[in-house]
Amino acid sequence: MNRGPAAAAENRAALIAAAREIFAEQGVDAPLSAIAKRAGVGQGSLYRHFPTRGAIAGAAFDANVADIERLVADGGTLAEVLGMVEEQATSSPALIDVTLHHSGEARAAQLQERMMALIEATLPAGRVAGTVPEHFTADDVMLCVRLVASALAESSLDERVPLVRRSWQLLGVRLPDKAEPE
Amino acid sequence: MNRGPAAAAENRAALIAAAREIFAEQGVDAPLSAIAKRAGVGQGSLYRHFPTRGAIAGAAFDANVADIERLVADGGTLAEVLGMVEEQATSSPALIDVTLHHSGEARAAQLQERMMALIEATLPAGRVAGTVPEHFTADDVMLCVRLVASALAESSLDERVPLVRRSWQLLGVRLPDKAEPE
Amino acid sequence: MNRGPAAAAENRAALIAAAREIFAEQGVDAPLSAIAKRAGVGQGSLYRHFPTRGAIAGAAFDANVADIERLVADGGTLAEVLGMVEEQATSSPALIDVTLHHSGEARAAQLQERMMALIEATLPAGRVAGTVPEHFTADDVMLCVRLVASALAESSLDERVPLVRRSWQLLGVRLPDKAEPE
Amino acid sequence: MNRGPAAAAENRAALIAAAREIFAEQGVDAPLSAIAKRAGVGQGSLYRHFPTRGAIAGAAFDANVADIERLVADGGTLAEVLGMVEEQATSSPALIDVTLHHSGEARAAQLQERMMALIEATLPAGRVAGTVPEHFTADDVMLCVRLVASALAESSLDERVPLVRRSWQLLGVRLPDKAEPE
DNA sequence: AATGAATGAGTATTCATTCAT
DNA sequence: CATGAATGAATACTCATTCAT
Repeated sequence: MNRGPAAAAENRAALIAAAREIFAEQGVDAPLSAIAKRAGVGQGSLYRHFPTRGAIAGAAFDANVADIERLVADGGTLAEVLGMVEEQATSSPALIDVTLHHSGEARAAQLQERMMALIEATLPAGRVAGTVPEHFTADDVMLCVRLVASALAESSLDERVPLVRRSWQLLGVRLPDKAEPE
Repeated sequence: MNRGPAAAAENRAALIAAAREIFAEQGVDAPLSAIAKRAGVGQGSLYRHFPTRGAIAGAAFDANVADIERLVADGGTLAEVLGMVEEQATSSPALIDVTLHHSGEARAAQLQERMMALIEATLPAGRVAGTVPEHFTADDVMLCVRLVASALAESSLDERVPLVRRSWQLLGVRLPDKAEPE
Repeated sequence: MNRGPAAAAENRAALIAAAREIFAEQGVDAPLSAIAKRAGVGQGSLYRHFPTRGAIAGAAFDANVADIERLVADGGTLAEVLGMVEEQATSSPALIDVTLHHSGEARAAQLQERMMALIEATLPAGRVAGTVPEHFTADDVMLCVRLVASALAESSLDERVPLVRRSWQLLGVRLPDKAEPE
Repeated sequence: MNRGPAAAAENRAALIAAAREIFAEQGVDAPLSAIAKRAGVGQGSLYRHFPTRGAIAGAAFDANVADIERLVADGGTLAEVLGMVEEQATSSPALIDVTLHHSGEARAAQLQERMMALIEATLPAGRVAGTVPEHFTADDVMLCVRLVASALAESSLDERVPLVRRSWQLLGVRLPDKAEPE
């Protein structure tokens, strides 16, 4: 990374990617310096781009949401959306924690809204497909997501699969098995 | 009561009480020194009684479970058990985190077993009363508890009441309203 | 250990034995509490008997010297005396450190005098036997002891044997091989 | 010179200088904070430069060896080398301890090798000059150094001069008197 | 006289944040 | 703008010493 505005954008991206990795690997309390080092960037640059822990966490989470947005833009179904959330929550449970605990209300609210939009976009077809019961509102689906994601965040590695499977059942959500549908 | 074995027991109790407060107020990462100070004992005594953060957290959580055990021993219903869990999770969400993340597997497993016993004891009557659906197993109830408790732990203060209310609904759990029965 | 003056003597002995073990195992900076625990005695008792670290260290070293005194009383030769010193220094190098650094001048001087007496007692025969050169004074022998003991104290485990062997050579001291003479 | 890479080198040097002083004054167990304070840098900087006690001790000892290397490079004799060792050991006996006990094997071995090289470089002329007996190997000289240095490290201030003088004699080493040769 | 819990000062260590270059 | 060293407050943890029982 050298100088100039082009480099600035590159650094930003590198930092976000690094943050996703580091938070996944080391958890909520990972030292910010680890992120800078992983990104191959000075401490100062991390601070310039993201003045608080919440800011970098939010940006990392942002990338998660963006992934789902891309999925939906490509025609993904509600089931696939929920599946991806599940995957994200499983592989990096800390991210939820960091984002919720450190990014300001505003930021959290904004991320939540984007998720809501995605749910709303896929919900009608999802109802028809039987992914969720007919009477579920978007808020309900969002709540399901939160319940499952939070539980995943606090579960040990080996109990995650059964936990998530049964949780969906109790909540009336029907996802196809993990085995990629042919 | 400053020295001697009599004081030891008192100090232990004071430390546990302090830990419950401090973890509730300051969260998972509260400085252990704060617990010692709140309990009115020296740092060394905290370490003598509870050599690790997990140990004191486990003991504090223990007290939570003990409260529920007392409730059940006094004839509490499943609905009341769930209500108390909800209350504990709301007032001290951090405790779940600390216990899960710091007390060893063994400890966590043992606490979980005690909860299971309480659920099993109250489940039959709970089914009859309509607190939970007929087909719910004790494992299912336990899972409901975990889902709600985890979500509470990661929610902001003002969204907790609606969150928990709707969660129970989605999970098919029916609790009486919080308003104390006249 | 119960009470009364008989117990007091027992405790004292147990503490000294424990100190020899602990200093040997854990080195100079071993926590005094470890000695009390090993001796099966309360912290307070350790303090009653030995008010300072130097006091307990001195007493432990005392036991070392006493062992040699017993050896000489039983007709031990200078070579045997030096061999026992070597053995003590090898198995518990820390003791020298602790004693020298913590016991007061007076104590150290007194221990040194007792060693001198032992050397003087065995020196004449030692000269004849060729253990040390004819012209060695007791002071010289004492110095040899100090040189070798100090070096042992600061050597790593596996270099001790060659170190001590060659040291004696350079110093003109001739000890029989370790293999017990039949 | 407060920040930047230029200051880094200065700070490093200041830390090493401070460490030499502090270890000399306060011994092996001197608080690392004292070194930082003496060097006029923050605690963090000490840790950045030297992550362990052994690292800073090794660096300090390193400086000792470097002094001798400079001496040899300037044509110093074996006698002068031994004299400088004696001086270093006398003025800062702790350094030997710290280095041996805390710097890893590798480090210690490397320092020892450098000393060996210096001895080997000056030994032939030293033999001719009568500083050491003809038959002494470099290993022998090294051993003499260790014996004397260790003993100095564990001697009280006022016995050092006679101790070291007589030690050299017993070991067959002949150094000129301390009085600077005109 | 013995016990062992309580104390709290002392030290190591980490890391968010700043800032000279 | 980027860098990465410097900072120092915050925290964990240990252990010598005291003292009520």
